[in-house]
Amino acid sequence: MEAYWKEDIGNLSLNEVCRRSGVSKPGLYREFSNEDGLMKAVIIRYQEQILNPVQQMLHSENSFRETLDSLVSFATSASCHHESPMGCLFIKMRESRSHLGEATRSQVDFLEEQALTAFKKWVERSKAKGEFSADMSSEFAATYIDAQISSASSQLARGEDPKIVKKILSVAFSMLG
Amino acid sequence: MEAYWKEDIGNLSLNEVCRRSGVSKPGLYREFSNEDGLMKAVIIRYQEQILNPVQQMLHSENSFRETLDSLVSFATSASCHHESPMGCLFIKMRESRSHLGEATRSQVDFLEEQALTAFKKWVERSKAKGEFSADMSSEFAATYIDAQISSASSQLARGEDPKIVKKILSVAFSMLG
DNA sequence: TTAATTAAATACCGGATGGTACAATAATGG
DNA sequence: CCATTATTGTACCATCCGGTATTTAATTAA
Repeated sequence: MEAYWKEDIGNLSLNEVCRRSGVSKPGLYREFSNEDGLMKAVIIRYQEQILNPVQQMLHSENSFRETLDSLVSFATSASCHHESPMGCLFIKMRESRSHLGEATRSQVDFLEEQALTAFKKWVERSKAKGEFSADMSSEFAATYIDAQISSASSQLARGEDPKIVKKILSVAFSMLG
Repeated sequence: MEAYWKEDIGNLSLNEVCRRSGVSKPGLYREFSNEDGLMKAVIIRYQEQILNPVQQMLHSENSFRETLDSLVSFATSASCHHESPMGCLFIKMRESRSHLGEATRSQVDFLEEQALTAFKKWVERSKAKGEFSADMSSEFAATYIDAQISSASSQLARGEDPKIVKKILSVAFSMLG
């Protein structure tokens, strides 16, 4: 997971994964069947460890602005948990669909749907509380938020200064609440 | 150029380029020396055909908002010129730095610098004319605009509906002028 | 018409890839 | 203590990669 996270996905071979993890190739195949199986297992693990906690943030009792700030901070500080990898593995996978296998791709698609509906419901609840003032459909707001977070992740992965990325997100979200 | 434009760059082999263009591999090597030379030639051609006209837009006499609208329309309608490829080849290359050779990479870096300073000067002139009201440095504004345009290009390349991408850009730029 | 020169394509190179057969090792049961 | 079973890693496969040597075809010169 860490390897796929910090390396360009299309440039990380199975051989290299084995080399780094100290696992033999047949061992890897016994466990995951093939490259697609490995990647699917990786994205599922990433979901459990990283994505689900974020989703839970969206269900907190805090105000829309507070939650949004948490989201922005999380997205731009990203992986203080593990040491170095920057950006979001899920978004990296989404950006390099063509390098993914069948199973991994459909898992990524599933996660994308899930994220969009989570954003949408969050916006809907915030609207009901009167904390979301922008004049746009909840559906579009979800798409907009997703687009901005994705963009931020790409920039981080490309090596941009997190401070600047955070400032960009702040501006992009300034008209929402 | 078209092949690199519409395909994932890291997934398009030299052999495939030869296959599609009907050119033999030694012929290609005689003309471009190696893959890096081909890609550099491609990005230079793209700059001449596509990027330079955009840069010129930034020097028009129109108002900031008008120019911004042109920019957004161009970025989201993209390549009505040629039939299908979506998104910006330059941005695709920037996003897959690790797949580029030395010469291509430095050419892409050069283009990025050039784009940022062009945006910055445009914002400065607009500020002088009183058409740019947002409270931010011209440098940051340039970074912000670049980030949004890049994001839009990625979304288009990923197959998003251009209408929605355009709407996202409109919202993201709504607080600038 | 034939010889010399230039162009282009076939066929090949070493290396890396995703994926596997098989031999060697470790763990078990009697 | 040995025979059987399960596990592991070495060595290998076909395929494709970027890049090139060599042969074939086309052009020119005489």
